[in-house]
Amino acid sequence: MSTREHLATAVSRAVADVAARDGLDLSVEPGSVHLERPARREHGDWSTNIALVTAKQAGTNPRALASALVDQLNAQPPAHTVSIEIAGPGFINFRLDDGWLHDALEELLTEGEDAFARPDVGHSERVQIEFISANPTGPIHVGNGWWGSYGDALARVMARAGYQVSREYYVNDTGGQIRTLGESLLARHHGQVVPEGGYHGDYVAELALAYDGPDEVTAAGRWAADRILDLIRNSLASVGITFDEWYSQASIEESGAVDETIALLDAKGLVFEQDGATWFRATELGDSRDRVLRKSDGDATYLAGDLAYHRDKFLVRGFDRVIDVFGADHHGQVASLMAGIEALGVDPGRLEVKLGQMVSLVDGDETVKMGKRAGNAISLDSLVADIGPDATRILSLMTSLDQASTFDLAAVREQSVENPVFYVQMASARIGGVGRKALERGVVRAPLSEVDLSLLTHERELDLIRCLEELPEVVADAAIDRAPTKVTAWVRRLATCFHGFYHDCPILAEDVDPALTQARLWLVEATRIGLAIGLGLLGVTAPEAM
RNA sequence: GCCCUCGUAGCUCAGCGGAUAGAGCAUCGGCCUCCGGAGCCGUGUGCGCAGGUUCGAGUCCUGCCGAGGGCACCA
Repeated sequence: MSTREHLATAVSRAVADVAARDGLDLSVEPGSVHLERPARREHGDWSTNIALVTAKQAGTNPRALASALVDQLNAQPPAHTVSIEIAGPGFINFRLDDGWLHDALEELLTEGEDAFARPDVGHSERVQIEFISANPTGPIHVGNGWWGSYGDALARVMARAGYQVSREYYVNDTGGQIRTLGESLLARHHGQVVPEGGYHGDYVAELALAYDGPDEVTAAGRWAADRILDLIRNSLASVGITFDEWYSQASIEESGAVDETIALLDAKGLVFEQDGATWFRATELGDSRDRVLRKSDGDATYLAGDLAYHRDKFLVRGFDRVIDVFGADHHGQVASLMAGIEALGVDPGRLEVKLGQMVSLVDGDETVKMGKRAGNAISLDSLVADIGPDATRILSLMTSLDQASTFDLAAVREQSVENPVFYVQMASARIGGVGRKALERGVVRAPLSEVDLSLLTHERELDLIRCLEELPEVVADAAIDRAPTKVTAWVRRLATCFHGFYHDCPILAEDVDPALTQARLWLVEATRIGLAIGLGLLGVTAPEAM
């Protein structure tokens, strides 16, 4: 059991005892009570706000309540307690001896890369994360890769935090864009000019050369879309983004699910005909206007397909929760989608829509906008060729999804210090270097049970352990908040702590006590494990040499 | 006009309702007989504005100002 859990148990017991003894109502709202590491070290190693949260309802003041709780805690102090103090408005601060850190390190090493930092906050909830879902009408651009990194890392984080995660790409392989793609392909194939509004890219010309199918627009469009989808798949795989499911919109339409979905809405009196089109009375459910489901030409709209698709996610495939990652330019869809699933009997709280803000890349003086319709949007492939897959991933996971941001490629490329991937990977390389040097000098790591970790008393060592000890909570928070950037921040903190340790604490030098060398080698191993887990969640490699 | 998202340091960005708001870059200045100096240490500035909720607000609510995006029988 971790120190955190020990403390939490002790606090709960003290609260129960005081509540019973004094007849106080000390019940709390879930999530309102925190047991956390104070921001300032002089406030101790751990702190809780429980007295602040419960004093009012108990009809007492926070400091008096804290005092009663501290007395109760002191009667049976948790392991490693040096002192328990009341501070500020009524925080209860725990000061512990360094042994709690040595315990934490041993626990990490015992659990290892696979078992450490697997907080079960998901309780096996089945979650589908849909992301990217770019139309297969052209190569994937940087914006898709950017938000794709978010979706992929979120999937990794949530999977580690105990969710059953399925990653899905919704393939829009039907409708007007595919017809347009087919027209463009056939035009090129016959050496004609690509029609107005068609796709002009070189990839269309290349595909046209290879095309040997029928002279029919939809068939040609589907054929081209399949080929382009392969390109997209490869581009995404190059930055470590993979999917469990590539779900075809055409398959939904052909299955009759769209008609069924419209019929379901109709049965609830939410459908009407006007101007030859079929409409969804979305305003009944909070949307700003009613929406067309079936156009007067008989085709289903994107919304109709999307509602059928989400009905499939929730009611056919039975996901407990669905997370859709869209670009901010699609936020206009959200209200209709929410209204639609609610009309279909799905609690809208089960659908989370994450909107990625626009991200701009600047290359020196040149601005490269990543918007979909910008003609100068650079492809994901060219960015990866430029700065590499690891830098692409970590840069895209440095900023939160809902923060519009700008990155300077020239800075990333020319001044490597601007690029955090070097800083973090150097820690990894140094760890590899320690291993190689140890081998060279014939130093072998002794079994953990024979090593005295309590020799680690240098402030740099303790800071490093403190950082490592946080990882399970970082993973939990990142999963709960749907914020993989928290893992990025942690990995950078860990690298900072490791570089500091490495700088001040020689591991293999001649004048280091062999027992201390052993303890430090295990601390290095713990750091390797932490980095491997953290970088793994981000989809960034942890090289042993650079 | 209506809707959504966002305004944090000179720049690029972090920040779970908690105690004195953090990093990197940039500025200036230290540290290489030492396991990778792509490193380490020091140096000072800030929550758009105004109210509200709260023991406590950068964080939640309202209004205003500013930026981006959206308001199709396109996807």
